[in-house]
Formats: sequence, structure tokens, C-alpha cells
Amino acid sequence: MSKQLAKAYDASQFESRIYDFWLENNYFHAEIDKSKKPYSIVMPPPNITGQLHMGHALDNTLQDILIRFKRMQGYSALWLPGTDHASIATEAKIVEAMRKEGITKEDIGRDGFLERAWAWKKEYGGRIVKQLRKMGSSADWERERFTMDEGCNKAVKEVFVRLYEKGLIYRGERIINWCPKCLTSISDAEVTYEEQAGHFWHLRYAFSDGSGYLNLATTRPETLLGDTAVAVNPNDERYKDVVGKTVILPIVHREIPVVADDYVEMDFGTGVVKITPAHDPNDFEVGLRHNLPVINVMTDDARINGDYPKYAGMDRYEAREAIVRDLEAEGALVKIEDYSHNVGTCYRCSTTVEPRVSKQWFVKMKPLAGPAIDAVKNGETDFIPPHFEKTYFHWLENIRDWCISRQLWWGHQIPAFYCDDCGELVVTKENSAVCPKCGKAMRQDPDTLDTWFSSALWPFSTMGWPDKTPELEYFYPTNVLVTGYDIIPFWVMRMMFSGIEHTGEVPFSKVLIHGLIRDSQGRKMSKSLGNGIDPLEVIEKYGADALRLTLVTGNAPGSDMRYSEEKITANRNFANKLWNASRFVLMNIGDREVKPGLPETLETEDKWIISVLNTTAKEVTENLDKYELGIAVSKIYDFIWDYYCDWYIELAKARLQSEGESADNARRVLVWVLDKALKLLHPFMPFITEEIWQTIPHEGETIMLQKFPEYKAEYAFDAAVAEMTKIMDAIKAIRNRRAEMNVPPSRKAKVYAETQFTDVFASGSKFIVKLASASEVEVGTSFSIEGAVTVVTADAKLYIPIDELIDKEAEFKRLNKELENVKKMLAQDEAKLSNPGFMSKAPEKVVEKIKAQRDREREKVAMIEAALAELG
RNA sequence: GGGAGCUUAGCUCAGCUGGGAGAGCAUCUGCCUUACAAGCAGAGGGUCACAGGUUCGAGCCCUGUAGUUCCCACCA
Repeated sequence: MSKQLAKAYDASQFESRIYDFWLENNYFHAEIDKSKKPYSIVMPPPNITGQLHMGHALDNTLQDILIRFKRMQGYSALWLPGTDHASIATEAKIVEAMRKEGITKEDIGRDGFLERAWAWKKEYGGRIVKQLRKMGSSADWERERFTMDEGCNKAVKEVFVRLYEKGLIYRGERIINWCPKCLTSISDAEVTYEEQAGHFWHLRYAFSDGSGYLNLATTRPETLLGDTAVAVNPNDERYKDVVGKTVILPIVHREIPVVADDYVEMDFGTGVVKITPAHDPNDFEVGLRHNLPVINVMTDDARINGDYPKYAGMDRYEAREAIVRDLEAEGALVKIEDYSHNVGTCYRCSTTVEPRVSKQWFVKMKPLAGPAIDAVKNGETDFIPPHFEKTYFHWLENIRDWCISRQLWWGHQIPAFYCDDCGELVVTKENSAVCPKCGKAMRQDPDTLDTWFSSALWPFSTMGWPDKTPELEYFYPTNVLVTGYDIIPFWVMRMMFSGIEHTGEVPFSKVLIHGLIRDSQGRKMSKSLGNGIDPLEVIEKYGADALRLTLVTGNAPGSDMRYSEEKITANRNFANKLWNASRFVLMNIGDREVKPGLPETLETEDKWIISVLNTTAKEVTENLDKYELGIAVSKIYDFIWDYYCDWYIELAKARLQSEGESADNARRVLVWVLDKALKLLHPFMPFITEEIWQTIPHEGETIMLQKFPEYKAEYAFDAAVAEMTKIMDAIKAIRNRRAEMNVPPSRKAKVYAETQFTDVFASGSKFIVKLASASEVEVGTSFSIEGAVTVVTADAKLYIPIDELIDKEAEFKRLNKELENVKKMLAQDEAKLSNPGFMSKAPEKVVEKIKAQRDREREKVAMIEAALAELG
């Protein structure tokens, strides 16, 4: 499969072709292979309504890197993909589409609606999956799942029935969060609080016995219709005598009691609170404690209901105005104040949530939360970074029962059946039930389950649970879950307690948390702001590899990241650099046969690059093992750009100019190192690495199944590294001086290298010639050169006689300045080494390092002083 | 009200268990050195927010302060 690389890097020319190649060969598929160790990640299922956004792009890039890395390390690496039915979001979308056609849900009925929903899913549900493929995601698509497929349905029913039988699922009349737009209950986690400007309406309620008024304030006067008490704090001296009295509710003119309850803060407002059990969660609790009636005043779309004809049909805000007017007319309105407070809104549609009493299904959380807390406390599951454990604990420790029923049709219908005759309730995995008491067919609960109920089972339902499948046995628990910090309460937490409860094991041992991708100004990307960046457009323009690199570079786990096009172009440029370096290698191979592996004879520069590569492989592996993906990739980036391209290729050019064994060897090393570098980079930039790898001499079908480079002692050449460092230091020092003096590279000059390391410099002089614009290099232990520019490295004093450029005075100044700097550092090191505290407490390694530093500095000082003396 | 994060070069951010501050972009200088101008070689630029403390040694650990962002919370 040898072919040519195009002249310029253009990702659009090959990314989809490469992806198809992988797909056709089934490389993503993970088999149960007892000879390999398993590694598994379940993909957070994107909503079928979703379009790929930067969040998905980041999330999937991280997972793909981990999976590709582990796959190359020889694990049977399963990345299990799928999609989520997203009940509210999908249903809203379909209802909206129907509205445009002039149809309502009720018009077509439940079955008709579900038919449409499935058709919609069939048409659009795969869209996001196709988009994920553009990212290069190496998920095992053969195992793709859907939260409402047969297997997941089975798991959902199983869990519902089990929890019900254990008493952990119950049905009850409680106050819940109700979204008047979505027309369904939502869970606490689905409520987002927003600071909103509002008012405080100060009202007065008259005592029934005519003994005056109670002043109180409310932010929601319309709920007054449902007041069934007013409350004061039992310790409040001001109101000691009024507890037990009754007041007349304005407008409604109902007589309601004054009760005493700790919930009331004495210091806030007047210390009197109106109690509306049907429309406020706290009031509901107060109502329970005092046995107050619950009066619902609203319909499900938050309009005043028929019990109050005067306001019936008005929505809550219209009713608020009308009631305030009437209160004023009645003399019950004392004053209005501006007030800003937190209002709960639906996280899907942002409508203000209406707390409402209704009959719903709940999961009892306390017994489930405990083990989930313990599992993280005792380290069975770790968060990365660890501080997110606090978020997790906070949620679980303060958790209330989970309202799981939704008044929607798209989702898992609750497996509970009622007898209309005798009211009997049966919970069963079967699709129908007959009343055990009266033998009549029973009616299934019309509600569906919270989307997150099925998501909570995702790590094991997708592997065949409740059956004991080989997949479950081999791949479960999974290794790591990758998700954003905003999803911890919705999903991570729920998977944790579900996994522990139903499988007896935590569902994953690591939770890798990432942040949000923000726009270049640091704002959240959102539809309403219109500041979202479409990853697909970025891919089209710059390639998925550049996008992937951007998403993992320079970002620590858990922190947000700003997106900017500059970052993308910088990373695209890196791809271009690698591309061209590879072209250089290929060009130098030409038609020649390049033997695989390393040559017998290695030059110093070969040993040097092999050694650096070896160290890089080691460090990268360590970083990846610690989930430090950003650090890992920057090391590969530096290796490829700085070491391989800027140094090794340049060093190798000297040998490539001639034919013969030396040139052949250089080609072999170039290819060998490039091959390893591509493998190191592959998890991060899968497309370009495959494309290049296929064109260079290689063994195997695909880079994605090659062994990830490992550290090997035989590749460590410390002496060669030390030697090359001396030469490279000299080259850098000369370049530096020449640049400072604005000497163009075309102006060559002889270099005299005065050094103890004559052998090293003798063999390295060809590099100094090539890379430091030297005409020739003379090496010796002592020179006396008049009128030369002098540069000093730790290992050599280098004279560059460029007559016309010598400015004795400037040279004198410069050398003196340098001398001063070195002396300063030397003084610091000497101080350390004569500090008894340092000598007795610092680790030996550090002491040795400082000593070596001191010795080098001493030599440098001596050389600079000598150079100054020569200058006169 | 509680909790968490952040504050490092002009900008965006790295900095792993404490042992001489880094990258990319931007700026400046010189280079078309036959892989790459999406490039090469250099340079400038930082009291690591502030104040204390621990330590032989602090960007890193502790305490406090300020600014900032986010999460949570029933102050009607």
C-alpha cells in the first residue's frame, strides 16, 4: 500500500477515506479475548435530537485517545457507543413538528404518537452518530445501543420491579417540580435556579376576631388563593399570642389558622409567612406538620383553575396582576418593593417551574446513596481531578427522593398496572396484567420514566444485564467514565448507585471529568447567543486531527477551555510540519529499499534521537496512565517538532548528501524514529498518522493496531545524549551570537573550539559547520586568537573571528555581563552547598545536581575571564 | 448563606509527588539554508494576585485578604 504523500497537508483529502478503511476492516470491534486484558469505556449516549457540538467533540476525543492508547497497548479495548432517547427533548421536538402541521398529541393518540416518534428516530437518530465518526471515534459500532432498544427496555423493567419489590420505588402524592410548558414533572436535578428581578408584595391579613392585622410579604401573590395558613416562628415573642388565632384570607375570604413552625425565620421580613402547601415545597412540608389542607389553584399549564371563576383561565402572571389589583382595592396591599430572588426554571425549556402537588413515582434515595458515597470514599471509584468528589458527595449527602415519573409518551412506560374496579396495583415485567382480585384486565400507568432512569443503567444494560452475558463478565465494570462536570448529579451519581445496587460493583473505577468549551471571550457556547462553533465546520476546514489536538492541548482535567481559531491553525500547522517532515523522509528514500529496524552501526546523533524518543515514550505512557492527556501530547509535539524535525533531520542531512552505508543507516533511523513517533501520536491524531504511516516502510495493516512504543533500556544512550548536548549547546551559542550581531548565514566564519572534550568536538564539528554557519572548525585545548568574538558554553570556549564585526568595547561589555550572571549563579550554588541545613536535609540527588552545576559554572567563569584577558 | 475553582509573559493557558519559571499566539531582528514562509534561526517580555507562615529551599504546602467564575441552598 505504498503511495505518495500529497505536496501539502490537506486533511479533507484523506480523513474520510481513512475512516472508511478502518470501518471496512472492522478494526474498532472489540472481542472477548481471554488472552488479552479487557479495557472498556461506555460512551455517554448523545441525545438522538442532538447535533454534534464542541462538548461532544471534547468528550469523544478524550475517550478515543484512551481507547486507542489501550488498544495499541494490547488490551481488548471496547468503546461501547449508543444514543439516548431523551424523552422530554425528543417529545418536545415531535410535538413542535406536529404543531406546524396543526396536529396535537391527543389527535393521534399514544400509539399514533409513538409511531411518529419512532419514525423520527429512524430518520434523525443516527445523525449524531455519523457526526461522531467525523471525529475519528473508534467506537465499536457493531455494539451500538439505544436506551429504548429491547435489551435496555428489559433492564429498565427489571430494575423497576426489583426496586419496587424492595420498597425502594413507591408511588405517592408529593410536591414536585412541574414544568408548565413541557407539561411534566421534572426531578430536582433538572431544575436550574436563576436570579430574577421580582417584587415583594407586602400584604395584610386581618384577624377574624377583628383584633388587627398580620403583615406579611410574598413574591407570589397569586398563590394566595391556595393559602391554608399563615405561620410564625414559635419563639417569636411578637407573635406569641396570635398563634392559634385565625385570619381572613383577602379576596377569598377564607378563615385560615396562624400556626407556629421553625421554618419561619424571625429576622426575615415581618416574621410572618403565608403558607400555600400546594404551590411551594416548604409550605408543603409545613402543611404536613400542621395537617393543613392542600388547595391546588392551578391547571397543569399554570393557569388558575375553575375553582376561582374570577381568575380562571388566566396564566399565573396575568392572575398575579389581577390579584394585586384586587388586593389593593380591598385595602390588603401595604406596599410593593423591588426584590431579586432565585427562581427555579426547567433546564430543558427555561420555563419557570411550578411546584405542584401530584401523584408520582419516586425512588427512595437514602438507602442507595450510602453505598455510592462509600464506594468513592474508599477509593473503588476515583474522580479526576479529585475535587469533583466533593460535588458528588454534596449531591448524594443532601439528596431527596428521585421523582422518576414523567407525563410524557416517549420513553419507558412505567410497568405498573391499575385495576379500575378495585384500585389494585400490580408492578410487573409483563406487558399486561390481570387484576389478582377481580380478574379484570388492568390499565398500565400512562406515565413514562425519567430519561436518566435508563441512562443510569447504561454501563451494564448495554452489556446484556440482567442476563449474565460473557460481555458483562469480561468488560464490566468499565475502566473509566469520561464526562463533563455538569453531568455529575444527573448521571455519574445515578450510574454509581445503580451499578452498586444491581450488579454489586461500581460501574467504573475512574471518572475523568472535563470542563466546558467556551468561546474566545470565555462565554458559554449557547444557541441563544449564537456563539457556538460547529465542530463539523472546523473539521471541514482544518481537519479532525487539528481539532482533536486543540481540544486536548494545554488543558488540565476538569477546567474549562476557550476555543479560538488561532489554536486550531497552530495545531493544523503542526500537522503540516509532520506531513512535510514525512515527505522529506520519503523523498530521501526514493526507490530504495529500506530495511526495517535499526542499523548495526549507530552514529552519535542516531543514538541521541533514539534515546530522546525512548524517554518520550516512557513519559508519555506515564502521563497517559495518569490521564494527563494534555501533558502527554505536548511532549509528543515537542519531540516531533523540536527534536526530530528541527534537530535530527538537520543533523541527518549531512549524511544524506552522499550515498553509501552511512546514508542508508541514516534513512533507516529516520524511518524507524518516524514510525515510533507516529505511533505515539496516533491516539491523538489518528488520521494523519495513519495516512503517513501507510506511505513509509512499515509492517502491518494499520497503525491503529501496532504496539504503542515502550521504553527499552537498550535504547538509552546516555553518553551519546551528553555528547550531542555539548555540540548542540555550542551550535546554539554560536547562532545566538551571530544573530545578535546580525550576521547573515551566508557569511561563514571559522570556529575555533577550545575544549577538554576534543574528541566530542572533533566528531561534532561537521554539525557545527552545517548548523552554525561555520566555514570550518578547529578543535584544540588551547588557542590564542586575537580579535575574535568569543562565546562560552559549559564545555567549550568558541572563537569566531569575524574581523569587520569586532567591536572590542561591546564585546568587553557583553562578556562582563555574562560573567556577572554566571558569578551570581555560582554564588547561589556555593551558598547552598555551604549551608548546613541544605547539606543535611536536601536529598542526595539534589546536592549532586547543585555540585555539578557549581563545577560547570566555575569552569565557565574561568573561560570567560580568560576571554576577557585575551581581549585586553 | 455554604462549597469549589481560578488569579503565572501583551493574549490563551501548561507547570506531574516542593529542588533554578514554560508553550502557542502576538511583538521585534535576521533568513526563500533544495521537507515545510502553515517555515527556519534568534531576541525581548514574568516580585508566579496580595500579606503572613511552614521549610535548607515555595508558582506548588498552610492561614488570611482581594478580585473573578461556577455549583449548591427553603430565607417567604
